[in-house]
Amino acid sequence: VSITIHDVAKRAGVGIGTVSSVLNNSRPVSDVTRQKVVAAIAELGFVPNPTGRRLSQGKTGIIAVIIPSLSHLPQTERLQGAMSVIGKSDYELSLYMAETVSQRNQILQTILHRGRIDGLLIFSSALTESDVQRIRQHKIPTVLIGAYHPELYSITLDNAAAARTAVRYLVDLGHRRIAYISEYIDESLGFPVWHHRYQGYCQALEEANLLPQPDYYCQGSCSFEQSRQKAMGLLKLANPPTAIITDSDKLVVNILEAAREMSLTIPPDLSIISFEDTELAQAAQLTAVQQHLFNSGRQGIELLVKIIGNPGAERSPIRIQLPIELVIRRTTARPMTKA
Amino acid sequence: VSITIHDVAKRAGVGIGTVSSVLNNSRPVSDVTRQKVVAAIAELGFVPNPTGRRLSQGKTGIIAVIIPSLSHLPQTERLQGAMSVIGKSDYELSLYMAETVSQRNQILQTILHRGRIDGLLIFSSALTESDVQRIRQHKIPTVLIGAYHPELYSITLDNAAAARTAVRYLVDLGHRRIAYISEYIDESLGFPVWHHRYQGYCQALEEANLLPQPDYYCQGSCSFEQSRQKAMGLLKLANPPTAIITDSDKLVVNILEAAREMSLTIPPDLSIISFEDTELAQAAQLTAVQQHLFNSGRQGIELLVKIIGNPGAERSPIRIQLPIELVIRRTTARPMTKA
DNA sequence: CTGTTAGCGCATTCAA
DNA sequence: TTGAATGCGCTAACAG
Repeated sequence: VSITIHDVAKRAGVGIGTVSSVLNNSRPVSDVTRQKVVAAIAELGFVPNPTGRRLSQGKTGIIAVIIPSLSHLPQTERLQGAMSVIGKSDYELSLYMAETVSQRNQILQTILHRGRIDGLLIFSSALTESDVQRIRQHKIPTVLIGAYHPELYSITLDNAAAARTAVRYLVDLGHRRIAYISEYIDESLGFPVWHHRYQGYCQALEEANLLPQPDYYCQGSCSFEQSRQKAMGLLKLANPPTAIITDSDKLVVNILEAAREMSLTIPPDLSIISFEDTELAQAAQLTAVQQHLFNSGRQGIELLVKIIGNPGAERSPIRIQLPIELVIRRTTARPMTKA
Repeated sequence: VSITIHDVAKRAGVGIGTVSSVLNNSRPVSDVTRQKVVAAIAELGFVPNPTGRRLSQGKTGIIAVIIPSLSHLPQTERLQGAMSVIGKSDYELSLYMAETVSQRNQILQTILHRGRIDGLLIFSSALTESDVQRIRQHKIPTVLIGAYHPELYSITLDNAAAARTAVRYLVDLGHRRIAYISEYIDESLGFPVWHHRYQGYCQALEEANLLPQPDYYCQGSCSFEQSRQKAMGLLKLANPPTAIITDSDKLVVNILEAAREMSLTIPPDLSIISFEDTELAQAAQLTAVQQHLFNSGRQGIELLVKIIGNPGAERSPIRIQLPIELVIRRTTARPMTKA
């Protein structure tokens, strides 16, 4: 039913090899013949069949993306970035979700074993050594986003720098008592981003000659109740913080809640900065750290496609560190002067 | 590099046709030869190359999913359901996002024209007639989820029934003043689910001999401020509702907020039911309408695969209506007796 | 029951 | 610069 290069060749009065050459610029073609071929393609509305192409080239044209969660906004934003490039390329994007380490292992094993993919993009997941070995054995071009391994290409975010920037901004505003509520730390799957942020937080405090106070750091799940209580605990300290930095925008919403219950106005009674600049952060006008998530997804695919087209590239993986910036909105201000 | 049926055939001492037969059960094979083939496959760790298979069958092995948004939890839940089946099948899932009608048009056009897909799954999107015509022209097996068109297969949710159930439950509890805050209605892309819900709401009220009061119905965006104000307006009426039904869990959270500001306890001062039973609803213990979203995605793929395998099926599309049920949690109770 | 052969649509090599 | 022939891995039709 569908029309093939043979039809085009016949129509243009040339051989199929020539049509293919025109299609791929794989060898010189005289202008006259090229015109004829182009015309024939247009007249027939010919579209090359990717399956044939793939078979002949021994490729699948499929890029697999492994994502830890679909209900986490930052991840889906990143995914949208990836999709935006894939749509224009010759690749299809095949999606896999791995919520746990064992799921990830299984997916990785299946995917690699079946050999149906040309490339692999992994989001925010700290791979085990055996995972990495498997990937390298199969020689599948791979890019990590939001995670790092010396033997693989990666696109990372400088979380420590982000934390430093946030703290410095608060210090410059005059804050001295700065707390950090981090998300519950499940290192099993994730890359230790929280650890890096905590380091940056401590470092910036020290630079400002402030001591990181154990009381001012806590971690908890982002459930409504849990995080609200953490915040309440912080705000009820004898010497409560005047500013709080926090991992996720959900956390912020719950902190806002806790503050309201205590009749604090935000700001100036309390300043808040989130590490997630999502839709929610924009809607609630939160000062937040912009991580260029969409962009990281886009660049991930671009890099991957480049690697796929450049065999042997696996041997010298590159790490791209993406910039991070603070978006100042309405949840930060100078602290209240002591009453 | 990779191993093929020829290798298996040689190893088992049979012809490739026999290997293929064993692989696909496409024709009878004696037990002895089957054993030999199976053994050879295992020893060699052979996995059939899907590209070869597809080329030979003239299929692509790809199912495209068009989703209106990736930041909307109900949609991603549905997507997860779809992915759960796809992983076990021979198909790959290719994802496309269409946030507007024009985007959807473009995607549809591109996708159909390229002819790289075997099937199409469309989430919560009211297609235009020209969209439907295009789909039927290309004869691409298609399933709609959360939307309906007489000429296409569809899996729908009975939103009117859901609304009736919710209202009846409230009426049985003793509520007489029941309001409905709906999401901002953008009919351009979506299926008129809100309309159906509104109808169900009115119908159930009438069955209970209650008049739908215009004051008790409003719609607004789910932005924090907007929806909070809508709720406040409702609660400040001379004769405020004792129960509110609402479209999304985000809306509920904002209503809770408004209620708290007015020092209302939920319940019993106010009862609330949401039409979205998401993670958030579970965390906040909301009484909600369970829509089996995951399940709808799963069934969508299953149905689509069935249609693909059954040529000519497009001519008599079937509509599957999924059940909906009320999950009773902690935001509903008998209304306060008049003070 | 089973081996052999002929394509599927394309890229590519080999001749011309 | 170009046409024709070969093969990618597989399924299906054909011939035993």
